[in-house]
Amino acid sequence: MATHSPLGATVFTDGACSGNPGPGGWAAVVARPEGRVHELGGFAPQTTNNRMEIIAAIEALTALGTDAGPVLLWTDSKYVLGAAGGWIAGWKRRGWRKADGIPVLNQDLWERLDPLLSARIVWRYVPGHAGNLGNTRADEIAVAFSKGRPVTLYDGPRAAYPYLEREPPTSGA
Amino acid sequence: MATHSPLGATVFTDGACSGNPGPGGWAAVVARPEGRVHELGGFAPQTTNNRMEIIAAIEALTALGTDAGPVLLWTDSKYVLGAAGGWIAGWKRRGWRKADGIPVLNQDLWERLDPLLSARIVWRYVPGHAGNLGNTRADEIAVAFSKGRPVTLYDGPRAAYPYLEREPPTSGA
RNA sequence: AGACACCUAAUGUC
DNA sequence: GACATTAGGTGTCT
Repeated sequence: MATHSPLGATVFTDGACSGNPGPGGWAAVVARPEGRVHELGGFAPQTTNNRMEIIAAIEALTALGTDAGPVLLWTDSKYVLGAAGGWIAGWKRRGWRKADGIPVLNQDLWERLDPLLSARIVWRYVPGHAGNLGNTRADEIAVAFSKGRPVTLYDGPRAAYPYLEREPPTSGA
Repeated sequence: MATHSPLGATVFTDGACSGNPGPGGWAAVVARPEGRVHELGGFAPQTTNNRMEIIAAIEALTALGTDAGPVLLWTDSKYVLGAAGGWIAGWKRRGWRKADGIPVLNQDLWERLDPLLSARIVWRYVPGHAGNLGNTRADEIAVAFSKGRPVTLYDGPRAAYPYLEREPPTSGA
């Protein structure tokens, strides 16, 4: 299965956090079906790795817009994947409590992600640090933001973008 | 209150189970009043965490012998603690049924533990994974057995044994 | 409803 | 080698 769907958008997201908790960064590589790619990123002075992973997904989907076509979103966070894949629905049913009755963490972010969810988004796992180009590039941007290092965010034609040619090594659940 | 009684034996027991149910291990650190310490451990290919916790206590008390002096037995299992502390007596009275009438589980093990019980044994709770040395060492041995990893079981003088000097951080019910 | 224990998985770091 | 961020579950009793 290809890294991107020719009829929809392809997205790679990642989060980073020096120290965890500590200063964090998030990143998204967004390839639109019209043939343009742009990279997004951001910083938070005090956060957690998981919050950065969630924000990366929120920002990517927000940038694409709710009325966009199909989206193939790759992340290495089983936390985000599980939430999007059904946990959020269960948490809402239980009043934002986990299975053990303790309140879910990061509810504020899940309530921002929830209205962005839809069947047109296909959520896919990509293993971190396994050589996948899109994930590696997103990691690079997120880490740069988390450390206050400069990064140049690409915004241009897909034909000239070097991080979307290969497939992820695996695509487990 | 000290981790050991100078006039009796001190024991730390623990159980582990990869997967739960799955392959399990049990362990006991037995410090005899004569000044020797020996470590015990064992494996079961398919079991539960609670069965391993019970077996650890059975094996420790069996090794000490029924005619030994006072025993201070530390465990992190409220299940074992409750059973030894009176549940077994109630179950026997009710024909090995719980309060709701459903048969008690692990009856085979409780019937092995029952004849080892006596007033000379003081059962004490030690919280798991809270830094207590004896509990941590028992955990290490039990996990090693459960995963088939090699462990060297100590058998020697107490003066040279490094896992019995400090007190448990708490000793609630 | 409560309690203790045993895990499973991914990521982020040091 | 260690720890933190987060979720899912089973084993068992009161």
